[in-house]
Amino acid sequence: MHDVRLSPTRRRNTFEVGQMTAEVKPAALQLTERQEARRRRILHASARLASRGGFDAVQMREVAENSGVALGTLYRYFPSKVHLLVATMQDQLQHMHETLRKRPPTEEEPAARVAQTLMRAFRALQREPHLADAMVRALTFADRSVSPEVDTVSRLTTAIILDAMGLDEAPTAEQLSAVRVIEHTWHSALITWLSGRASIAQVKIDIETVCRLIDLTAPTPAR
Amino acid sequence: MHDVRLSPTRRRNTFEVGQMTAEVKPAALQLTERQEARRRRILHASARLASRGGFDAVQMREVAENSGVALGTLYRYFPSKVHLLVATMQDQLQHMHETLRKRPPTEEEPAARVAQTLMRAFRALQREPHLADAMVRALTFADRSVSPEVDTVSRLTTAIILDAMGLDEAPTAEQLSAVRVIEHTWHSALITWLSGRASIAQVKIDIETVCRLIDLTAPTPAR
DNA sequence: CGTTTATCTAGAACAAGTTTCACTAACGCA
DNA sequence: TGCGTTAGTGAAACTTGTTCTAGATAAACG
Repeated sequence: MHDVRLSPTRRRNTFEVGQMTAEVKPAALQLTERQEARRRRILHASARLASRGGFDAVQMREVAENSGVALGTLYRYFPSKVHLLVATMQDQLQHMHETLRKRPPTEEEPAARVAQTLMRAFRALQREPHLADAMVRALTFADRSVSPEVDTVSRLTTAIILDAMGLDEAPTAEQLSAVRVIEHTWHSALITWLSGRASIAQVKIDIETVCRLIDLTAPTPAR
Repeated sequence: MHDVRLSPTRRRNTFEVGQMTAEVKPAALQLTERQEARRRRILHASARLASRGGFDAVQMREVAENSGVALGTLYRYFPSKVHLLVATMQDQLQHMHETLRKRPPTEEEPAARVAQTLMRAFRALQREPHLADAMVRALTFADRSVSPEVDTVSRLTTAIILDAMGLDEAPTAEQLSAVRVIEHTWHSALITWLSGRASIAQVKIDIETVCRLIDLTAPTPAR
């Protein structure tokens, strides 16, 4: 009788990443092996369809079919298309973060390091523009019901940027604000690029421009 | 036989604002009076429904009904829900621009002036959070087919910010880039606020932070 | 005016996200 | 191992954006 879905409430995904201090795996509320595999198949199918034709190409029936799962099951794992795509983004970001860790930016100044890192990420997205489209559109279209998941993505992004800054000490409040603004610019610039309203060069300029905020908020002005 | 819609191609709205150097009215490709009235009724219904329940509450059938127009006609005027909402936003922005013009910011420094103006706009949006939700979500969800319309909104926003800066001369390329970044931050910060992931205070801080870029790019450093 | 053509209307039809239901399979546990 | 519970399946139903069609109106034009 209890139809306690995997997720507590309708439209509220369970696969919380929880705290998130840095790497942390999905950790999904103890799933059996088969369930973990299902979840993985679903995310894989989602990413594959997305890289074909972007947001519209990710059709729930097809995701279900391609991952060998019933439609109802898909919805039990991801209570909406947006949830699914945001989770897909979490997944991709995790990869990206690990990759970036292995080859940290070469620049000296924090601002330049962040800009370099974001441009690297941007080039990665350029290789899969459709996938980028699906993920970013889902992210910005997400409503309150997806807040926890979107927040996780945001924390991951913040972690990537803070990593790139290569700080010795904990960031100041001012720096955190600058990082938030950089994230805003990053998302919004991506959107203008994806919808063909800004060129790659323009995105580059905007990223470099916003990164100057980091110099502005350096904790040790007499560096 | 010719089914030349009001809009040239499917999903490409005709009601171009054209050049847009500042105020310019919709100018809509010569519409008869009745048509202009219809268009206005539609936009009105759209805004009304939006301010009730946001993006989801704007249902095309209801918009059609509430504005006394057939569904097919609605689609002839606005080839998609997103087109409709973006047009609604154009409309609202126009009002906003005029209002702001009448009471220009009181601050001295350009950065402070822009921040003040944006906070004013933000307070206006807070009075109609659902409407804000509908418009902003539509704006960021818009795909390439809506580019021209979204671009118009962007130009309007840019005009508002440049106005607020109160420059004596034409803006430099650097300043324009800063303005773009401010716009990015503005949109993205709004989204985080609308989806409950950031407080009003946080949005304020982010806006103030990003506005510091204006000082940074002042054309006359020895002011 | 009368005719030709472009708009509008009403309503059915279609597409894809989401929900529901009746049933079966897998799991957890005593 | 057997049983009660939770998860998964398949298929239909429902919702809302979008498209299509046939006929009624209004505009344009001679």
